[in-house]
This record gives sequence, structure tokens and C-alpha cells, in this order.
Amino acid sequence: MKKITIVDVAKRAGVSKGTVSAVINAKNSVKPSTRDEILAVMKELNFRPKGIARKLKNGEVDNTIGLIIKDLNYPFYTSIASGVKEYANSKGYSVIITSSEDNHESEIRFSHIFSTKDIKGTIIAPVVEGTSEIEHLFKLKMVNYPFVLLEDVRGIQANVVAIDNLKAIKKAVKYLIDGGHTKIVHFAGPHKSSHTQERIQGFRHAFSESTLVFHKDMIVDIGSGYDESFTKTMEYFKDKKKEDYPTAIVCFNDQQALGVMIALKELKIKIPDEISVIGNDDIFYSQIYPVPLTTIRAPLQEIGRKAAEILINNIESSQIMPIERVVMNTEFIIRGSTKLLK
Amino acid sequence: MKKITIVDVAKRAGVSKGTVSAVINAKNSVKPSTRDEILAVMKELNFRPKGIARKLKNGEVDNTIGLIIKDLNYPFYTSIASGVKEYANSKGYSVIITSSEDNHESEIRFSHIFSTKDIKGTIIAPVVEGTSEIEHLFKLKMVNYPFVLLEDVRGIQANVVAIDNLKAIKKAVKYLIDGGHTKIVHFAGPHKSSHTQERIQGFRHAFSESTLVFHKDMIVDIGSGYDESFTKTMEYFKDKKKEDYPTAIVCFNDQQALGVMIALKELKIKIPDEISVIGNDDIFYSQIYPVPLTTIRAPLQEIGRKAAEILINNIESSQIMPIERVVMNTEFIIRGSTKLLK
DNA sequence: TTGGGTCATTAAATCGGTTCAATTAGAGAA
DNA sequence: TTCTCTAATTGAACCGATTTAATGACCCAA
Repeated sequence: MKKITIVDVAKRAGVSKGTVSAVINAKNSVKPSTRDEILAVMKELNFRPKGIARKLKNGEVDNTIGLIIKDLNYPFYTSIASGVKEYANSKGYSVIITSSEDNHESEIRFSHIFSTKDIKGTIIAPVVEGTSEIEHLFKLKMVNYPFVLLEDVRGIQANVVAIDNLKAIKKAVKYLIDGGHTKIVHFAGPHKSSHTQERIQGFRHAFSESTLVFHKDMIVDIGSGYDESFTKTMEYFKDKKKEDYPTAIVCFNDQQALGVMIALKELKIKIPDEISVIGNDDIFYSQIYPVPLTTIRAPLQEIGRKAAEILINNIESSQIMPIERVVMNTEFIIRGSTKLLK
Repeated sequence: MKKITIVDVAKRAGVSKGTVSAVINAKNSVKPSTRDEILAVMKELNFRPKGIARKLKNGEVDNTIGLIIKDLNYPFYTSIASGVKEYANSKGYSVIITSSEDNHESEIRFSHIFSTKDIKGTIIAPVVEGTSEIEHLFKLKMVNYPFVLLEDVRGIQANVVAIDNLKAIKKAVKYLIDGGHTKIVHFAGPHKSSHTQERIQGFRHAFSESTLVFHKDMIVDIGSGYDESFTKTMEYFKDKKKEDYPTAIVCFNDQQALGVMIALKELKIKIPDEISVIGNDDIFYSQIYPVPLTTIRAPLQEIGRKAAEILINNIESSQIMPIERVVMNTEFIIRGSTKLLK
């Protein structure tokens, strides 16, 4: 079953390629009767003109950029996406999005698909698993394909717009320590995220700069999904005596924090009186929980805008531009889910 | 500033196109020294090979489908997207997504971009504004481009996977009426959404099938955004006497319902004791509100899967397939935000 | 010196459309 | 009947890469 081309249609309809092309493009230079005839043949053969071939000749430009995020259902990424769209649209670019679902293979596949579809450049939230393979990024670099990363990737020099996770968490933990908390734990996110590692680091740093002593039990493996967080939190408290409870939990992100808070409610542990909870990301929905979440806000829209700006500058420059690395600062937002002890 | 092509690189490097092509594709048939020379020229000229030209020849197939949704930040659409991805991936297809932001122009632009980028077919949540223009859909039909709509669009015969909104709302309202509620209002969504119209219809139908009498004041224009809903709800209750309060509010969707509930809390109106609230869509985050929301659940993932199934069947068929129209039923989920009066 | 083999490079064909100058058909005018 | 003009159609060139058979250069063995 070979591919039907415009030649097949032309032959069958007894006309030339040019005439068929005119019909496809709704030119009014075609006599109605032949037009109908050709349309009929197109239907009969189920002819689908190949878009990429159409574009090659007329050079028509559509200015589309790509965005590869990790999770379509997490507001963190969709907020960034909004920022990307905003800037891109203002410059006359369209944005298409895809989610790698935190899967490295998908990221590779998409980076290839995008670079091969006349999508002018791509913003990538990279899946970094240990020393994960970055060949695909090198390939992009080789062909001067413009891209911007949303996290640092070890081993490659590339444009990055990142969040200063370390500093952010450090500040939050410091706030707790200065406020008299001593039993603080960090509910860590998924292993492979570089965010997870950076946040753990930040947590440790805060301790090393205080009089308190860090212990590895303070890092609890919880993950980032809501259900997952709920379950793991229930487990965590299950056979713990009340006097061993932490007085504060620093969460990996807001979604996790939500799961944690629901679990604490189930366990009849009062927030913030018995335990303080700090989130991360400041997603919209954390406002609606009855105890407003103290959290760390990253300027997500701004990150998206900045990434888009760098990308489009690269796309539009005729020379190769110097690599940019932008680190965004976060804002610590104190709301009702934390309480200081002194 | 004309476009740099492989010919420019070849000329500059003093080799043939073929050799440059070999370098681009990392073939090991090139002598390291010429390879380096060519790479240097590529950098110097900032040469970016045109993806679509690469594909034309080697016919490499990547099986990508598109999805055009209306709002990237509303879980309703991202849940559908998950379903689409799930089915598509199982069949070896990748999915790329874009959001029209409920803007008709964007929808047109994207449907064109997709059909022109070797994206095999597209699922569209159509923006329908009154008798909005549907030329772009006719164009797609003309070139036999496979697509599936997520709402009915008047004036065109096309594959549709839709929700039976009318029936859904009717059922919910009937539940309230049978339960003794008489002062029921509907907080309607954005005008241009066909969902809005269908839900209003469903509301009216429920009344016409009861002994109660419908009055147009029962339809309140609120919109669907969270902030918007909050504000409009506050306004709605502002100069209303307590005895004029409705006893039940049927909301357009969960996001609106969330805004409404927060407003009611602000107004110190108890849910469900003073007013019952019903949502729509059953988005994840409505679970975390302390009063669990009674809502209508649409099988969103299932909708996505089904749409993807129809689309891919069309893509893979060598003949034109008969048009399918699937209407999904909803499930009425009774939780804590409603209370019957008898 | 010749022949065989390997490695590197080239030139031409190709992918599937679009474009446009040239041609043809047919109608109406002179 | 011939000429003009317009409308419809054709065919060849083109877009920017990839592919592959053919060629060239070089080395080594016979």
C-alpha cells in the first residue's frame, strides 16, 4: 500500500500536477467541473498532501517553538508554559507543547521530532537521571539548533534558566531554625529530579550554618504525587511515638504538601500547632486548602518568559550567540501553615 | 540576510553537499580533518539544516498526532490529554499539544500548522462562537486530513467525541428538585462555550419536567475562572436578603465551584446546611477542599482515549472512514457539598 | 609495474509538493 | 475567416536536504 502522491491524483484525473495543486490551495483558476473531478479523485484515493513538501518550496514561515515539559498535570509546568506562550506570542511565535512524563526516551524522541519539523527552537525541562545520556543535546548543538534548558544538565554547555532551589530551601529551613524549631524533616521528591537533589542540599546547608546537627533520617523519601505523598506520610507517622514527631516538615512541592496536609488531618495532627508545613512552588490550588500554605514561590511565568526570550534571540540571530545562564530567585511566602516556637 | 543552506556550507568548506550531509548525520565515512573543517564552517555560518527537507527524501516516519485544547491550566483538558497520550503511545504515536486559549484565530492557526508539519492528525477542542467560521475545518476535510472534535460544531460533519452535558445537568438538578429544593440557581460559564449553553439547557429541561417553574433569573452569569467566580459570587450575594438566598447552586464547573465555595465561606454561609453546591468535571483538586464537592464526573481520560482511537483509525486507514459521533455519559457523584431538604 | 582493496569524496537522482511562464482552447469581435 | 482576448491548463524548474553508484586517491602485495 504505497503512499498516494499528487502525481497519482493527477494521473487518475487526467490532469497535471499543477492543476491538482491549484485545487488543493483553493486557487480560483480552476474550472469548476475539473475542480469537482479532482476533488472526487482525491476522496477516492484518500489523498493527503504531504505538508512538509508543500512548505519546502514556498518557504512559508510559521515561527513555531517547542516546549518539552515533564508533567502536563502539574501546575508548576503549565505556569511556565503560560510564560513561554506570553512572550512567544508577543513576538509572533506559536508554541507547541509536549510532556516527556519524566521519561528520558521521550525527551530524546521529542527533541528529535521537533528539530526535524521546522520548529525553530525548543525549551526543554530535561530529564536528568544520574549521568544520563546527553547525546541528543550534543546533536542539537552540532546542527546549531536553538534550545534552552530549564535545569542544569551536567556535561553540557547550554542556555539555562533555572531556579535557585538550594538558596530557596535554605532560607525556609533557616526560618524554621531561627524560629526555634529543632525537629525538622524534609520530605524529598522523586530521586531523579535534580530539583530533589538541590533541595536536599539546601536543607543540609541550612543545618551546617546553624548549631543544629544534620542527620540523614531527616530526609524522608516521599515523592511528589498527591496520592503517593498521602500514603507515604501515613506510613511515616504510623509507628512513630508522638514525642518523636517532627515539629516542621519542609515539603518538596505544593502537591506533595497537599497530600501531607490531608494525611495529617486524617491523623488528627494540627497544622501549624503541632506541625508546621512548608510547600514549594506556590501552585494556585494550595490557596484553597483551609490552612493556607506557607510556601516558596518561584517566578514561574517569568522563567517561561525569560527562556522564551533567550530562545527567540537565538533563533533570530544570524550568528551563534554566547550561552546564557539565568538563575531565578524565589520568594518565601509565609502563610498559615507554619508557626514559630519562639 | 538569506537563509544558509547546505550548499553554502559545502561551497565555503570546499566540499560537496554529500559530505556535509554525512557530517550532519554523524556518518563515520568522513575523514576527521574534513569533518572538523565542515563543523567549523557550520558554526561560522550558523547553519541550521532544514528539518523538513531532511525528511522529504528519506521518508522517515515519526507518527505524531496533535491535540488542540483550550486551556492548559485547567485539569479538564489536561485529563483528556492524558487519555489521548495513553492510547496514542500504546499505538506508537507521539502527541504534541497546544492551547488555543479559547481563541478562534489560534485554533485556525494551529490547525493549519499541524496539517502542514507532517503531523498525522489532530484532536481539536473547537472554539465555537455563535456561528463561528469553520472554513478551516472544511479545508482539513478537503485534503482528507484526519481530525476529531471534542464538541459538536454546527454546520460540519466530522468525527466527534462529546459529553452529554444536557443530560448530566438535568440529572443533577432533578436530584435537587426531588430532594425538596425549590430555590435553585445555575451559575453559568463563559458565553461562548457550547458547554455553557448545553448546561443551561439541561437546567431548564429539569424544570420543565418538574412542577417548578423556570425563571431566567435562575441563570446567573459567573464565568469559569476562579477569581472571577469568587468576585461575581460576592456581588451576587451582596444586596440579597437572606430569605432570597437560593438553597442550591449548580455550578458550571469545579473551578468555578471552588471560587463559589470560598466566597460562601467568606460570607459565612454554611455548605451544605444553608446552600448546597454542585460542581462539574470532578477535577482532582476539588477533593482537597474541606467540604468534598458533589459533582458530575465526565470520563475525561476515556474521552481522550476514544478520540485518539478514532483519529488513529482514520490515519491508518487507506480509505476514507465513515464519520463517528460518540457521546459519553457522565456520572453524578454525591459528596458532602449537597444536602436534601426532605 | 600492475592489480586489488580500502577509504574519502563527488555528482546526480530523488522526495512531493508549489510556482510561473508558456501554451492551448474557446468565445467574441472585426 | 481571421484576429484578439481571456480563462484554463501544462510542464519544467525549484525548494534543501539525503542517498548511492561511481570515481579518485592511496597503499600494499604480487
